Formats: sequence, C-alpha cells, structure tokens
Amino acid sequence: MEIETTTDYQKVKVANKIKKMFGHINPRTSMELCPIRDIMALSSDKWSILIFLYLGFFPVLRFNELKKKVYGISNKVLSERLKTLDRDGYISRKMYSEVPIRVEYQLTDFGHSYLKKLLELTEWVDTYKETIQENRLKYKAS
Amino acid sequence: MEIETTTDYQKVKVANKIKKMFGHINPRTSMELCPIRDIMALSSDKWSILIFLYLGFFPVLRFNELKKKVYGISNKVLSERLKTLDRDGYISRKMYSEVPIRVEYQLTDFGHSYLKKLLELTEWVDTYKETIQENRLKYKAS
DNA sequence: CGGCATCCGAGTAGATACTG
DNA sequence: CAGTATCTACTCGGATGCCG
Repeated sequence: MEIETTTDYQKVKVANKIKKMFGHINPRTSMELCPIRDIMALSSDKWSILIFLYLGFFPVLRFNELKKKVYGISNKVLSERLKTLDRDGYISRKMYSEVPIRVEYQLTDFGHSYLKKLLELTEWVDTYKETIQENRLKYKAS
Repeated sequence: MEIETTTDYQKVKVANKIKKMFGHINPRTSMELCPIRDIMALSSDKWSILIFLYLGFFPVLRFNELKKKVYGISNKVLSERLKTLDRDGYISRKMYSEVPIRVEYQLTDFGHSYLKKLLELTEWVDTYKETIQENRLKYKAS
C-alpha cells in the first residue's frame, strides 16, 4: 500500500486548520482546558467505536443484543458507555414498560453525523492496517 | 448549531461501508480479533491526538518541546506514546549524537495522511462542541 | 538533553450476584 | 430484560531518581 507524499502546500493547509481550531495554541493553560480532546477521547474509545459501528449497521438494538455483539464488554461498561453516549446526544434510549422490560437504543441524527466522520477514519485505518503491521515488523527487526 | 437529518439513503450507505469493512460482522469471534479497533484506540487516545496536532503545527519538535506543549504529560507516557507512534510509522525519530544529545520528532508521510483524517474528526468535534455541552445540560435537567 | 527504571496510588475494567 | 451493586484485579498514569 503506497502512501502518497504530502506536499508542503497540504501541510500548510493542515497547520492552518489546526491554528484555526487552537488559535490559543501557545498559552499552555488554554490547550488543556480545551474540551475537544476529552470529547474525542469519550466518543472514540475502543468500546464506543464498536457501539457506533453496530448501531450504524443495525438501526435499533436492545441492551442485550448490543452486549452480545460488542463481544467481551461487561454489563457495567456497556451501561456506562451507553449512558455517556446518550448524555452527549449521540444515541437515544427508548424504554417500553412492558414485562419483561424492553429498552431500545439507536443513533440520533447527531450520532449519525458523528459516525460518518468516525467511519472515514475507520476506513483509513482499514485501508492501511497491513502497512501498520509491516511497520511494526520493521521496527521490531531494527 | 443545526444538525441536518441523515436520509435513509445515507444511512444505507453507511451500513454498506461498515458491512464492507466487517463482512465478518456476525461471527462474534472475528470482530474482536479485528485489529482496526485497537489501532484506532492507540492512535486516537487523548495524548496521541495532541501529539499529532502539535507535530502537524510545528513540523519538527524535540522531546522536551513536546513535553512542554503537551501540557500535563509525564516523561514516561510521552516516551511510551512516541515509541508507539514511531513503531507504527506515524512519526520519525532522528537522534543527533551531540552533547547534549538532540532528538527530533516529526510526522512521516504516513502520519500526515492519518492526521488529515483525524483532523476532520477533530473539526467535527470542534464545530459541535457547544451542542454536546447543551446536550449534557439537557440530560442533567431531565 | 532525552530518556529509562522503579515505585506507588487511583481509577477502571471484569466477574458475579442480585433486583425492579 | 435491563440494568445496579459489590468486590477484586489490574492497568495506567504520575513522581522521582538516575544515567549515557
């Protein structure tokens, strides 16, 4: 898999985007208070990524369906993640007071909007995952 | 900040992309072995994001320069992250055997390629960070 | 200067049991 | 069914000291 070189022009464009976002990039106090990093860390941790992907694939899922699909996740962590994603507006939680109780989760429009971007990053990683494996082997050998 | 609704057509497109990436999405054993999630978790954790952004903004940085900029990071963690990013091919590490020693880090073309995608996600978050704050307030109130 | 080794504390994850 | 409660285990981060 060949990586095209990034031109200086493109690098300047990237730098400008960063500058625009973090205009206050120099004063050290501002950057740490900036919420972007923490928001991203919450919505792109290893479990949340899977939750987003599954809800992007299956429009509606119940708690135990998610638990089965997001293999390896515990009740506790799934519950926490869903609560966080609900709180931040990425997913909606609908409870039906039947017996037994039924709760359905799905992406909101906001969540879909985020997933689109997350998916692009995921696709990049998918495209280059072998490259990364090779890089690791090379590194190990050196 | 208004979120445009995602059309059903777009949702199908997203689902297809996911299916293409995780064609083996059903057998529960495959998904967990899939390295994509772990690669993403490594390169989009809260510290790595800042390292990428700073190296995208300042083309070349030394260890202690990064440490000052990535405010709050410890020697140990910075060292670990840089090693991982170097191993995976995102950054290059050049050592000059002067006294005192000088080590320079910069993004590789591979790293620049990744940063471009990461930046798009970051921009999305930057655009909607107020929305997320509002969502949290609404959630708290409910 | 650029780390690595070591130790320690906090937080987080996981397993299990239990409940409305 | 959809969680919560509890406990344990463990990873991870932070601080410090040292060395080439």
